[in-house]
Amino acid sequence: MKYHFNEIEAKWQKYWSEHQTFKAENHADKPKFYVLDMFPYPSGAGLHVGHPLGYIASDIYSRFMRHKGYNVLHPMGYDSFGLPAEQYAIQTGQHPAKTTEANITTYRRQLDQMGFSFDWSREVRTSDSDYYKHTQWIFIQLFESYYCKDSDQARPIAELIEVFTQEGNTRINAVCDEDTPVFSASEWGAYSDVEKQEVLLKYRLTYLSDTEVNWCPVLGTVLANDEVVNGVSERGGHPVVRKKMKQWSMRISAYSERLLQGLDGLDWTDNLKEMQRNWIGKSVGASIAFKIQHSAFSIEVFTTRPDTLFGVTFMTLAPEHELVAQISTEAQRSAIQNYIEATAKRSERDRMSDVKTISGVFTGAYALHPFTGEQIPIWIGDYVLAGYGTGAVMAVPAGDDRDYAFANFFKGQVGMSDIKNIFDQDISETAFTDKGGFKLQNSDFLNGLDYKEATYKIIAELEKIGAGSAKVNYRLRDAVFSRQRYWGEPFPVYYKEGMPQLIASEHLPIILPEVEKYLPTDDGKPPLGNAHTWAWDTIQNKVVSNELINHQTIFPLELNTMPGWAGSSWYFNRYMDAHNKTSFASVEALQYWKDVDLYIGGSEHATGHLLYARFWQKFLFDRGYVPVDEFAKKLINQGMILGMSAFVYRWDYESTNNRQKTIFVSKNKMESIVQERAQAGMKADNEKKWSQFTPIHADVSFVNASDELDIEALKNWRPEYKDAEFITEANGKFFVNREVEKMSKSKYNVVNPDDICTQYGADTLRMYEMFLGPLEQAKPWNTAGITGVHGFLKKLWRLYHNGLEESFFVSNEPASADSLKTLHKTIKKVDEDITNFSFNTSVSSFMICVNELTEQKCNQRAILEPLAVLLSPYAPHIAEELWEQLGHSNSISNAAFPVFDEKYLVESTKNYPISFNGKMKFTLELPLDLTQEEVKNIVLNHEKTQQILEGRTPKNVIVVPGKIVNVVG
RNA sequence: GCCUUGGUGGCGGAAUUGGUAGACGCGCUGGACUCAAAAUCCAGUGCUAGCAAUAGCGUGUGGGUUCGAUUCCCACCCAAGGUACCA
Repeated sequence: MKYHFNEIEAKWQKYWSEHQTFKAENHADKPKFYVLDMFPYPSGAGLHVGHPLGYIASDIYSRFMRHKGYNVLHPMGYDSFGLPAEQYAIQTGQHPAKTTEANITTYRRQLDQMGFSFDWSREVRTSDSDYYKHTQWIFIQLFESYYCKDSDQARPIAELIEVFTQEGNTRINAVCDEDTPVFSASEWGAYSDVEKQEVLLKYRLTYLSDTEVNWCPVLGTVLANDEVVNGVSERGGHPVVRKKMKQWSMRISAYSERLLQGLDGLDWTDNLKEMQRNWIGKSVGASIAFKIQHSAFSIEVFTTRPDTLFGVTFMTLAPEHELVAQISTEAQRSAIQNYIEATAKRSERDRMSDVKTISGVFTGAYALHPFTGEQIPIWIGDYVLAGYGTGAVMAVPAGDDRDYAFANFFKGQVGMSDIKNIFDQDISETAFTDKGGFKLQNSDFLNGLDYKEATYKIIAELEKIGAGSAKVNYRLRDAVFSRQRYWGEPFPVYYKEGMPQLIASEHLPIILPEVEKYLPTDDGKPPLGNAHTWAWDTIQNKVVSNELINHQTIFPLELNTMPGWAGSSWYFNRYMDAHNKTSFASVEALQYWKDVDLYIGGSEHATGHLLYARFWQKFLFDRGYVPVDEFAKKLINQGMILGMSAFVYRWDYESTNNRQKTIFVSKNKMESIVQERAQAGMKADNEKKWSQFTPIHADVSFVNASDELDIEALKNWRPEYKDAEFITEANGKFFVNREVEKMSKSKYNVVNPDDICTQYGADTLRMYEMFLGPLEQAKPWNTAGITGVHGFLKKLWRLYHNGLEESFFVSNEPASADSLKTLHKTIKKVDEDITNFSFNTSVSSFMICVNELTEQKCNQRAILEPLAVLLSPYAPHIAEELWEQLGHSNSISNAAFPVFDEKYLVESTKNYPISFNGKMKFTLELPLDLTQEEVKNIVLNHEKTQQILEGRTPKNVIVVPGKIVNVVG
């Protein structure tokens, strides 16, 4: 009986679907376990072999936990709002919803054929109004909240209004805009309605403000910093300019400290947590004001080393700093101006990559030291960034490498005084940057103090004279939440007298309107500006035609939409109760599932999605809508599967009769071609010989495992290659060059899982992807080894069928000790491996297990039945089929995982490696119950030992019981 | 520059708290079966020398600790990912 994987897989996929085998209930006697994958954006290209890597891992874990007796929630859905569908709509006019729907159909088919145990009854799509209704609802809650620093949580904005009415805002300790005015109760009362709304916006957790953004005129949209590369858009390479726009922002900065602290309790990888820490960028220090001599201005700096205040020898301002123009002296003005212009011309990337070059100009002005009154020259330099801190630093060369380098570079010039050593340490070569291991000197009242003592003291003294105070600075900025796009969630917002008004929750969802075209309007409004029915009727509470706008009862709606991360910042909660009509999930469901126990996804979301989602979860927690304030206990990042691009080298030249010819040259022939050309008297520029060949991506499907190209396939690929010549190797073969790159349609290196499923089956694909290497490691896709895994499954099948002779062949006789040992060894290993996410090594263990059992001619139920369960997380289809053949009528998916029993592995002897000076020379089988002394004697009296020692007496013999013997001497 | 991770055969990769380096798979070589191919099975396969027994070398490089180091420590080189000249 042959292993017909295609039939078996189709059969069980149908069974699982019909029996709803993986449907999770929101209550159970069993403990809960929630396994989540980062949901995909359904792109037009479909899934490639890289996508399933994480899904296979999470599926193995889910199935494993079901066998272990957990009530497992393992859902899947689609992050279905996004730019590609919109750009396709712009090009073709096809509605993004239609494109998205079609893509989802493909994704679903592909996911199904890989045998994932998803609970599809809980599927979510962020672009469904049933879903984004709740995204809009969360937005409303954010708008209706402020961040109270006293209780360190988000609270209803109504509380704030209450206090404003009673006593103004003088005693309010809340996160707000920097320009928030201070007012009394009577002033508040005197504010107009619009003024009140303006003040409240400065406190709301989502607020409207003028934000400097990266505006891309061609795309008609704002881009995130990481979507801008080198001053042009990442997509399409269109120019990007800085522009101020009214935008919705999320006050994520209010949560900086909690986002940072929360990381400690999470079982996420250290490097990912470190990335988030760096992104949040907390620095503790002090803010210090320096008066400028002969001027009313003062410069505020932020420093992490206030203890070094007496070591300040100059100050540096960012060239963009607003005071530069006002304080520069006449003599320095032109030099300053030149420097500012030169800096403006340098791109960000330039300034960043070129950290070694030191540059700066003296302004001619001086600041005054807050304690000594000494003159401190003020410089400008491009190493100081306008966007961080205050855009000004106090430079202490003794304690900072950059300041040290700067001071040395300009040593002796006007405005650069000598370095002052304030440490009892040598600074003749480099600055002393450690925050410890020193005592201060030359530092007035700080002399003799260490870092901690001095920091405490200086802040106290600064506060006394009103020149500074302790300050914590975060790098994390508020997140812009508006997008000038069509295919996103509409805001539940209309505008009255220019102020945003929120639509009450009971009228949600506000459905995305139809538009004729998906581009920005001619007057630069976002695509929703094209909608005709996009006004809010406050009487009827519904969306009505724009023509009815009267600014009395009917108002224009917001034209921006929400960004991609809106829908993905809370979807894990929706899965808990995906069909709830009244709220995003019921209290009971949220209480039951609480949080994600295991989250698997790519590390590229480290500082985007994973930070925003944590922020929303904390907010929802503060307002009592979710029971926990971190949504994912454990997170694993799967590595990227890379493609093996195939390059052919094209060589265009004009032949003697001036005809353009296209020639493709096999990989190893290029060198000799160049030489031939040289001999034939053609111009052969050795410097440039490789550049004469243009590398071209060939579709990887034209190339076999030995890098040999199917020439006919390439010729038929493009009309212009039809008549191309091919210079092959001596054996007539044509080889391509291989390079590892990211898998992408444009590189023609995408490998589709469909073909592999057809050729080898889903079980083979699942096991092979795991076998490729450690889950978290990036690795190139290479099908070369897939036959090994496929062969293993065939061998497994034969184990249950006595070769291919009989239909089924399992005996009820007791199993041999050897077989039991093999089985239990495997149980132990697989259990440990899954727990440690070391899936690649358990595939090896399965191979060893089946090899051994085959050797033992094992056919006992006592072995083969538990083995099927053991294997079922990895290769669920074949496991189900074998399980059925073993006589079970229920799915294997809830069978108990075999329990490891130590007794089968107990050994009475050990094959000891006998090493001499650490080098293993031979092995010796010895009983384990011998004493160390007995082992020593046996080894020393062994003939081989005598041989190796050649009569010498060993200095020492190390016996590690059960491990090794080492003879020294 | 800084942070993180990594560097082991022809290739993907194994190796518990320091204890037989190279598991498992691919590839390769030879053999069996077959008219032949596919499939399957058997044997071998780190490198160098040798018919062989065997010897020497060997986990990026150079040191160190240890009876013993892929594993621990120091210095350095290289690669990948992240990033912020962050005061």
